[in-house]
Amino acid sequence: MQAAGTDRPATIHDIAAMCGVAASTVSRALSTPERVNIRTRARIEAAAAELNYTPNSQAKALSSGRTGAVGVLVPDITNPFYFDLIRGTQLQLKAAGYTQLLVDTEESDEVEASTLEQLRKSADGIIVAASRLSDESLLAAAARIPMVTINRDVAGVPAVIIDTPSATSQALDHLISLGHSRVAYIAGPLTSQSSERRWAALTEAAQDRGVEVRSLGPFAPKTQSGAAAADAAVHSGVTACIAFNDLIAIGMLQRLRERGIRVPEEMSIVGCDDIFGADFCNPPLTTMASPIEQAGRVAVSMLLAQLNPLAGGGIRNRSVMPTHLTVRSSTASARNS
Amino acid sequence: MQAAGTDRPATIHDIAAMCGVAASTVSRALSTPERVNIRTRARIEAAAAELNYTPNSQAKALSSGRTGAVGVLVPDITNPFYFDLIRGTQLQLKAAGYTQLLVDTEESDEVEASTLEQLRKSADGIIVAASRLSDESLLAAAARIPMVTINRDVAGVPAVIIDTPSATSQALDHLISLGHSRVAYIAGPLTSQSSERRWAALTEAAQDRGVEVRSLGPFAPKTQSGAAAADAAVHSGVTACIAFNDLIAIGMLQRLRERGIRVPEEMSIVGCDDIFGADFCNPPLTTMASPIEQAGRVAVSMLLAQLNPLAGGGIRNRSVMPTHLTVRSSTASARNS
DNA sequence: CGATTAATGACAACCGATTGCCAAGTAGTT
DNA sequence: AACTACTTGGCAATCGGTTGTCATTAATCG
Repeated sequence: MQAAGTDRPATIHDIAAMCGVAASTVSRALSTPERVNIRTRARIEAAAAELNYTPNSQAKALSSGRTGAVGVLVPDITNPFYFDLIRGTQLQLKAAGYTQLLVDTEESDEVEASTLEQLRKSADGIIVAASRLSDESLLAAAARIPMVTINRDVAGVPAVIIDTPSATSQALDHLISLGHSRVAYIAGPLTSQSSERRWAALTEAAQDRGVEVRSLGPFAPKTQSGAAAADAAVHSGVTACIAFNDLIAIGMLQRLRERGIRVPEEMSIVGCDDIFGADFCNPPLTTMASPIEQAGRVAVSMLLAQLNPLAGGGIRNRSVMPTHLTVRSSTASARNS
Repeated sequence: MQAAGTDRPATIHDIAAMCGVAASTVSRALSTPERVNIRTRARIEAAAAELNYTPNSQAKALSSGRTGAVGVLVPDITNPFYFDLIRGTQLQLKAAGYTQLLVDTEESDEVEASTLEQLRKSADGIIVAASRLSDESLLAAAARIPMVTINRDVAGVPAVIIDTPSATSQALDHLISLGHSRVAYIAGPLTSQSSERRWAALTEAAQDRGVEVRSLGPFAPKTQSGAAAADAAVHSGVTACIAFNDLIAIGMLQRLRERGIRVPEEMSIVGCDDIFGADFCNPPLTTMASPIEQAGRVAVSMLLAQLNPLAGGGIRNRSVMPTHLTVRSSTASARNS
């Protein structure tokens, strides 16, 4: 049964007319119930239910200054790494009554910057994954709107860091224990801080252990780049590779298979992120597994803590997510040569 | 160099004050340029540029009734099938100056219905992929807000249909040509119209060709369901399976490997959608490839045609995307038994 | 050169909510 | 009974735009 009347969504004015009170009373009854007589409130709530009232979020945003939306920026929606991240943010945001505005910044700093500017008015806060912006730009943006970054460490900007660097040295130890002594790091984009941090951790660990590592690349974080990466690795004479991420690693697997180079017998491959597909590619990929969905949730929690400072605990401005090595079948003993 | 002044975003009033004109003139200069003196317009545009003005989308939405946003509803964000779809809609929407509101309806008709109701005020139109709602609910919703469905055929609601049914009979022919005569269809969710339509196409084709097909399931469209599906298929004695989608098919591959049943020698598997991963799983999956990203773009075009009826061509209310079989290594001749 | 018409821009109402302010009403206190 | 203190709810301004109405000015034409 629908109430008779127009098809247009009900407003507080409709409710007010129905109950014979002022619109402001309706607004109060719904947002600050304790400031309105309990019987009046009951009448208003009944009328609201009957009219199937839902507040107009635009109007609410305009008058209150809060939009109830949070922007989530990722460099590439089709990268499976972000699947779980997005799901994590989506679930947590919905639970808190926020709407997620998802934007693909196409790995471009310009798109990212203009999106940031636009979102400044239409979102209450922003979560930026794997930002391609400079530290200065990011810091400036964070000063204008509450922000949490993921995998981007800039002083003064709250961040969730997935601790792949420490897993990187685990991966190196794993390879060393298998007898490898010449290892390549397949680098990601130059603008990626994650790639930089991993390489730094790797060179340091290599020095400690007395093995040789070299960096190849940079390569775009896509499976298609895997072919070039594989060729470069073979040419460089290493027996094992640690790839910037699973996409590249999977691409390498495909290329090596095409070239008849057996994995792991002739070349060991370690990926990063444990994305969808890492467990069923051929061979299944040894990789550094990250709690990605959880990272998304934590980022949302940190952002909401900024938005509603009253509610409970203090603001954490840095959260490090542990990462561990998951060994599958793409790594094995170095061949005797 | 930033203009001196407050940190608050500039409004048309700031521009008006700067140029010594009324706010409405500024509004007209920016939205109906031909109704304003060209010199005044130039001054206003210069001022807007200098103040780094961006219109407040909330205010715009409130007064004009248009939000500039389009809702995109998918049942499961982490299903790779939707990533290409989402990318297609995102690109096309951005090109047209719209914002995408992405919502994961969690395969739930209730979440879908309430999202639809909420979006009615905060979006100009909606794209619903693989709806779980009843025909009636969908039709009622479409009467309230411009809508395009994807893979859901309801009279009166514009739709983009990915023509997997016809590919299904191609797949059956492929299997028949390999000598298979006992084939199972691994069904998707009961509420999925796609699954229903594929099964209908399959039974019809089977009858024409005089082979036996049976339906197993329903199974949830996730890799985890593949184990149960694989066991059911083995138990039923078929030599080939056509799966509802690639996720299930990949899950089956994994399970069959665990059980030591060789694919394709002992069991042939055909997937559907050609998602990320179908080409590098083990063995690479024979599957029905769909132009998913294109489907997303087409859906957006159809929706925009509804929103702006003036611009050019008439409104198509149904668009069928062709699909074809991509043969890889998960299908082969039936073993002699 | 005067009149008709079109171009231009200012004013103000409006979209649907929030919120500060104040008046009316109620209860409790002495 | 008078007074204070608190509760309740209405009025009106406000957010930042859009848009209808109308007066003014400029251009075109006879």
